[in-house]
Amino acid sequence: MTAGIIVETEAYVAAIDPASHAYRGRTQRNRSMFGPPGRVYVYTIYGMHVCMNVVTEAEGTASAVLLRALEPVAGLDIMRARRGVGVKDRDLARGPGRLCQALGITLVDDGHDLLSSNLWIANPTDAVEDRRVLATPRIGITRAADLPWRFVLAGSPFASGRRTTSRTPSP
DNA sequence: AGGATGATGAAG
DNA sequence: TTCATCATCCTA
Repeated sequence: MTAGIIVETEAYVAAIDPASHAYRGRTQRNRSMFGPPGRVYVYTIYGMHVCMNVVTEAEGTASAVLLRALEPVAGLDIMRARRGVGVKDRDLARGPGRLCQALGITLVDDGHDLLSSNLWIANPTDAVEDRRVLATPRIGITRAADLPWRFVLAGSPFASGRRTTSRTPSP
């Protein structure tokens, strides 16, 4: 069993978001995003990695949250077996592709229900104060690159991208 | 039927 | 910074 604390996510809202895979409508790949909420949307990226999303809106409305990084909590030995011996704790699930590899997520998991499968998201044991969550632009996209829809636990060494410690004051 | 493009990662 | 690597989607 593997587990971790989600420390970095990105939101994709098809209706108003050109960066969403579902912006141009339903396709074979993105069909999970149009399904009921609480399921996962898993897809292949760059021909070699997979990324995992949580579907968030009602059936028919495509919207999802990409899980980008975890702070590993349990099963680190299993994660390392999947990711490679010698991989540092910090690198086990830092990045969406690595996260899936560490958890053993594959395309087979696409569409799985988080409420009735062996893959789920637990209630937080400790609430995170809003002030500790930073909103930044999303990573690796070209369209709608300015929207601050990446959410990261401030200062977490387990988050990908540039290390952020504080809110950037708006100009 | 074919070409361009990625919600990345690893190595140098 | 470069490149590996290919499913998916768009255009024709």
